[in-house]
Amino acid sequence: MNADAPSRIEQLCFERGLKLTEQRRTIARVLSEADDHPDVDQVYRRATQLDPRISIATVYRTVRLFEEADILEKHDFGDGRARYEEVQDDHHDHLIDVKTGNVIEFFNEEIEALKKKIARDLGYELIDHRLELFAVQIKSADDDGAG
Amino acid sequence: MNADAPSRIEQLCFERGLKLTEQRRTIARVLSEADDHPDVDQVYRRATQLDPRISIATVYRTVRLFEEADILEKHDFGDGRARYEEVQDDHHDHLIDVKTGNVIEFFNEEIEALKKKIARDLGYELIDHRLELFAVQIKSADDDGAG
DNA sequence: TTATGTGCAAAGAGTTTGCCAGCTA
DNA sequence: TAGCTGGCAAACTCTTTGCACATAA
Repeated sequence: MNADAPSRIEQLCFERGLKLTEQRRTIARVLSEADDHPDVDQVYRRATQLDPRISIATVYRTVRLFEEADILEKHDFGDGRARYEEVQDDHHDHLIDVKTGNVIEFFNEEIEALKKKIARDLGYELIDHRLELFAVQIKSADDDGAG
Repeated sequence: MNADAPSRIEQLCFERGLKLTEQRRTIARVLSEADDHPDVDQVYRRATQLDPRISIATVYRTVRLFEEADILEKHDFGDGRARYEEVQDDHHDHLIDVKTGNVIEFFNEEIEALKKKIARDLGYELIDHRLELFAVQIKSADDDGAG
């Protein structure tokens, strides 16, 4: 991870005209570097490791700001707290490994088309949707419960 | 609604060997009669109308008990509180009308098959899943925003 | 310089729980 | 009767917010 180059989220803040404070820069960096779906507390802990002068309130305020600026996507995987990930060009759904908590992203064209069709058949226009699969790994020769 | 005949949930409690107190009986009845997806507060209000001697804590404890006994299904439609419905034989997903909050149940064989296939292709066995469509009604000649 | 952002701690919403009285089986 | 259950209020978790001070642009 390059500590000097502006993260992608920092660039997006620029484009959206958001004031870039030290705290926001740090939080942006943390989120840009995350390849998981951290909750607020995880973001807070990662951010304070880089700069202890960040409060949990700021993390809450910043993720909300980023979410409203279409920089972050908020998820709810059913564990009672919000999880965040950087908005990506490609839409995807999630499969949650119920044993490890790992989250696998996937995309399936057929299912996307079906969602729209189902809504239309019910007389609705699809605005948003959520598909989460909760599953366990099928036992095989090489098992790794990696994070 | 028949005030004397035991509700379906009461019967299930019997089968599962759950002690049937007055409170549980009332809550069971409320839930059996609900054709929506009430949250705890709604269950509480409906129950206390039938019997004021029921506390919110008991409602929380009872819905959890029922959920663990596979009598109730817990849902999260993204509004921050848990919603409950009686477990039914047929699985279904939900379409949430984002304007009215109405919840429409639907079932689609294709999508069910696809969910399983996607999980299997990723090396997982599907345990549970959640599909929610958030949508708005398509404008047509006869509009009714009924609840 | 000045609107905006931040830290802190308190407040809020939803949910859980400890303790003792009360009720079911 | 014995042990589980329920009421009450306090506690807990996650999230938001008021206020005074700090800071980016």
